Amino acid sequence: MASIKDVAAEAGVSVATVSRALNGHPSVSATARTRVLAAVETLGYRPNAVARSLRTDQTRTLGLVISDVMNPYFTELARSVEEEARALGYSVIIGNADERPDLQDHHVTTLLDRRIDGLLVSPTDGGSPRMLDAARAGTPMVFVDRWIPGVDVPVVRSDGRGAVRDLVAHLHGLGHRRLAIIAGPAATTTGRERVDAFREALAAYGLPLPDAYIGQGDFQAGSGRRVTEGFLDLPEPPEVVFAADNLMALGALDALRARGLRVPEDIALAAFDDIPWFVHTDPPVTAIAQPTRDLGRAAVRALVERIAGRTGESVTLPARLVVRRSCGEPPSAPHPPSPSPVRRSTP
Amino acid sequence: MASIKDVAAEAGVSVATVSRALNGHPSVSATARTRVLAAVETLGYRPNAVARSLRTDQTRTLGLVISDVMNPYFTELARSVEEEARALGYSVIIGNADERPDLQDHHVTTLLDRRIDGLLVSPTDGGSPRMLDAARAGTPMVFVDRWIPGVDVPVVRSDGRGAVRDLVAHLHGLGHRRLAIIAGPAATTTGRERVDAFREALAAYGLPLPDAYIGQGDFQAGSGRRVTEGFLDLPEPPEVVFAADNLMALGALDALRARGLRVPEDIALAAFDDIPWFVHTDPPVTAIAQPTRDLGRAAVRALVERIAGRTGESVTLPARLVVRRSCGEPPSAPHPPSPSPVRRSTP
DNA sequence: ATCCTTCGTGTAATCGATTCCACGAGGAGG
DNA sequence: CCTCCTCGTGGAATCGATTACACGAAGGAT
Repeated sequence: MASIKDVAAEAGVSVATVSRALNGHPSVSATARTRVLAAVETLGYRPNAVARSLRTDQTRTLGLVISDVMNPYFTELARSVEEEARALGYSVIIGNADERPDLQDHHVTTLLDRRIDGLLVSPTDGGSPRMLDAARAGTPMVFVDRWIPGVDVPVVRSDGRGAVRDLVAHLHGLGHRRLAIIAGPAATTTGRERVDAFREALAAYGLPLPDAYIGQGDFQAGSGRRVTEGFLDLPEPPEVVFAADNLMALGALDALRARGLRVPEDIALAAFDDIPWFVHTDPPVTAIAQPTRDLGRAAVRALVERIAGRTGESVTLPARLVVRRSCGEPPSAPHPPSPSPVRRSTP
Repeated sequence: MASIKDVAAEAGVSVATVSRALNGHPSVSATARTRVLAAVETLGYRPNAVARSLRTDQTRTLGLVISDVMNPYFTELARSVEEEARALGYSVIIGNADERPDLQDHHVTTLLDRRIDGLLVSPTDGGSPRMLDAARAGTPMVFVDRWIPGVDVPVVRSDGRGAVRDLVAHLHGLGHRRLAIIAGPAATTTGRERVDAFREALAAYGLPLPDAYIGQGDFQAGSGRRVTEGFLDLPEPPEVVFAADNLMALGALDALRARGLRVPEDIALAAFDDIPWFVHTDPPVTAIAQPTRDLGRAAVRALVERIAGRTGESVTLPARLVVRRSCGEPPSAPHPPSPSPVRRSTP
């Protein structure tokens, strides 16, 4: 593969001139520039990004460590991150942690070794030493979706509180009183927050959230199935199951079907994270939709700000409720979110 | 960030010794080795992969240019590719072409500039000059899923012919005679092959595949919707719609629902590419499942063979039919694929 | 005692770019 | 006519690793 030296020889100039011509440096004569361009053309020369990175100490690459690519929510997030990054002249390397801290750590290490310019993380756990060190050492970094409390890194995420309140209002209006949740891992912020938001929203109606109605899941379909079976085996099973992500909702649907239960007649189902498939499941699933594209975009922008040495602010975007049929009576019209209940602060 | 020089200074040895100690070179004394290791520890040193790549001329990175990440089939493929690559000590950089030739070309160029060791491509079109040049120039390369005829590159893919025959047998047994297909882009091999396989299978039953029953899609949900609407507007609409991928099947389902049609009572639906969600759609969708994980694995292995300078053989794995309810009468049992019709060569 | 290996180590070249510094030519100003 | 800038250019250092080559010490064989 042709190097800059070959181009210099072909054009009859020095490598310095070639470099300058190719990088739009002002002080290159028109003749030199055209000869360089011609040489580049005939040799099919492409600059070696590795060598350039070594010299300039920047790779124009962003790392994205994601909890689980197979989750459509994260797939879409990854896609929007790549899109925005490309628009800004960056490439992105995606690392899939599969909800495993060891894999997450592996990817963080690999990305850091490659000297990426910045790191976007949706942490699976409290954060490995390697990640925490990198954050402290000043590696430009932004958390997306999930974050680690107590670490000085901007967070780009969506706030589901309002939407969860709307959901509970919807559920309550439909007459449901015994509501259960399949929670995400307690090590993740989203795992905890969604349970808290649910509990608060229930409290506004004087409804309890007994421990038996909090199932411990891990954001994977299998756990949704297991937890749902546990709920059904209770002396008094819930009337509604709210899954804290779409994969666990899929698992719940599996379990319900296996028991021959009808949704929503026998039991209602709702999910956090909306995906195109929820329109076509039997029945269509009521879900809380995050502004995924906007999250990805905002995260990249914040990270690039950080890389440029500026602040890079945290961003919180609201999620919204999408009512379908899995909780009861079909929505009368393409209606706005049901009127919120009386809002009062946590008791 | 600490460099090898800092480590050498800290350990009181030369950089050569540090490098040797870290790379397991035999002729390093035990004392030198322990001092180096200690220095690495106290400095938190990590070798700079960029510098190493420049010197050794290998990045231990694979490029994967995929047609569309949002398609669950490709997401799974990407995942298995990354898994196998990691097991073999490689990282992978994924480029999402979104079925757009220009984006595909962008990613191929970027990856080549980064001097990846090998390239895995599922081409969106006939191949840009850049890609064809790279192939000719000897860049280790392997096609996955789709390929470009006439280019000397191994292909790892799955053969759907048998499964399509099984599908048509199933459909014929159910009494369906007017079968239509939503095809993929003619520029892709999978786009063409699936139509051919379908036509051949129909021919075995003496059934025609009129042009009106071949809708031109682009592997995206929107086109599935449009083509299906076209089918329904025909004077004699088909009894079965077979979508050549899962996204177009989703679009077809949209269109069917919008018209208030029941599946399979009013019209039957089948899809190429199986995904977990098909179990839970209304009704569950009969689909042709590819051995996606195995494809990803085989592709990486073939590519690594090529990188090592060995041949790297093409691999073709069979797909299989998964019968659900979208074509009529629920399967009686978890039964094996229905007995094949008389096999005869194309008329 | 001398010579030849073997072993451990260091010096320096190298990969392909970018960029500081120096230098010569040519034009403007005195 | 001389001096001083400006402009375009080239030489060479540099980024952080790997590795060919040289070299001195130690040990074995004769």
